Amino acid sequence: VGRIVELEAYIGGDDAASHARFGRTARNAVMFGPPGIAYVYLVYGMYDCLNIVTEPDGDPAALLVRAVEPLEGVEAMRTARLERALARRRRRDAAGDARLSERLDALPAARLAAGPGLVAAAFGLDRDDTGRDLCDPRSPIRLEHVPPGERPATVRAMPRIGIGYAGAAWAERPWRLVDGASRSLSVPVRSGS
DNA sequence: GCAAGGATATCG
DNA sequence: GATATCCTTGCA
Repeated sequence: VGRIVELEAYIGGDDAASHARFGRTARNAVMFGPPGIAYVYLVYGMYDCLNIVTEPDGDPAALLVRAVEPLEGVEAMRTARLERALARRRRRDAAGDARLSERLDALPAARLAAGPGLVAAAFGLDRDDTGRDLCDPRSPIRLEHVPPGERPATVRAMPRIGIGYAGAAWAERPWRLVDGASRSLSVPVRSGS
C-alpha cells in the first residue's frame, strides 16, 4: 500500500508529449477507452511505467504515476525491487547479486518507489497489467482513498519531466503535480517552483 | 556525465 | 525491413 505523491497529466491527442499524439496505436489503445483503467508501457527498453486513464471513452488522456510513498508492505516492495533488478541482469554472479541486495537493504523506505520505473518495480507491475480496472475493489492493483488521519497533501504544480522532445510550449505547462511535503518524490521540489 | 536496453513509430 | 528515439535509472 502506498500513497501517490507525484503525477503527470498527459491530456488529449494534441499534447505533443503524450503517447496519443500519433493517434490510436496498438500500444496506447486503452488511453482512448473508458477512465480508471491502467496503461503500463515500457520506457527506454528497461522500465515499466504505470498510467491511469482519465477522460471519457474516445478522449485520450492519462496520469503518469511518477512516485509513491510506501505506507504498508515495505519489505514486499523491497523484495519486488530486488526481483526486478536481478531479472534485468544479463550475467548473473553471486557477488553482484549480493551487492544489489545490500544496496536495496540500505535504501530508505521512502525511496523505494520514488520514480515512475520504481513504482512499477516496487508493486510488481508490467505491461501485462494494462487494461486492469483500477477502480474495481477486487482488482489486485487498485486506487483507494487516502486513509483518514493521513496528512493533507500540499499540492504544487510544475513542468513535466523528460519531455523536451515535445517542444518548449508543451514542456513549460505545469502539469506535474506533487505533494511538496513528501520525501518520496522522483525529483525534489526546487524552491520557487 | 553517460551507458544500458528493447519496443515503437516513422521513414525508405 | 532498418533506424532514431524514447514520460529512466544507477553507476562512473
